[in-house]
Amino acid sequence: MIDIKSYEEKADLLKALAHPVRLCIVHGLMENQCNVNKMTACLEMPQSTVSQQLGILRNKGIIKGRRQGTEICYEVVNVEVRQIISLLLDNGLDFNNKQKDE
Amino acid sequence: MIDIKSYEEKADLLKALAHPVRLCIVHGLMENQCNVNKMTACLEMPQSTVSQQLGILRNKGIIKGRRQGTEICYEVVNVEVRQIISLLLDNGLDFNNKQKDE
DNA sequence: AATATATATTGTTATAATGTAATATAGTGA
DNA sequence: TCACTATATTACATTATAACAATATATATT
Repeated sequence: MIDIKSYEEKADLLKALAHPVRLCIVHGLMENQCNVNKMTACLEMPQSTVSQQLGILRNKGIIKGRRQGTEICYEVVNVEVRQIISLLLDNGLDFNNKQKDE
Repeated sequence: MIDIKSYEEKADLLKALAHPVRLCIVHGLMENQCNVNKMTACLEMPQSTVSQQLGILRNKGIIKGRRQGTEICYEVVNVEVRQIISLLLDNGLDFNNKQKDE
């Protein structure tokens, strides 16, 4: 028989990525962006919407935020996700596929 | 400004994969399975449900079916998808990442 | 043509995801 | 403490997805 559990787990991860705004956020975070305000401005949508999408990514363990004074700085912490994103959006190259360690 | 179009396109592809049964079907098709009946038996769910999921994968250009008599033989035809699947489910190795050419 | 098998489509109902306004919380500085 | 900025959470209406039974279609066999 089939191990449906692991498929559920992976499908769940993909589901979190399977949204244009979330994909854009993750891609952006893999390059340079950092705080939510910039994303909001860049995406031209209400702050609550962006924050909600960040929440989804956070809950799935895809990104992690670190408070810096009043702002929160996000980064992508899931390796599989980094790989998928660079496979999908960076033309197959994967220069970003390592964790930041600061 | 951001090119939201390409994010929508990729998100759409991921959405099609972001479902345990569809993920399982695609993974299975990358290895050896072929016709819908076997999948149905293997997945232990109604034929119409499996067929519906196949329809979704077909519409997104992820799989393609070839009639062989009364059966239809499916294969994975999208390269990005093959890469994502093997990244996600085959422990990072990617021996299957080539098109069949028969 | 009649029947059987494999697959697809439709109709319906239940559940989940989306977007947004309104509101809440946490840190900063006067 | 009060106001200010950045971010999160809630509530809710709208739309999309899921699952499945019933039905339709396509090919094969007799």
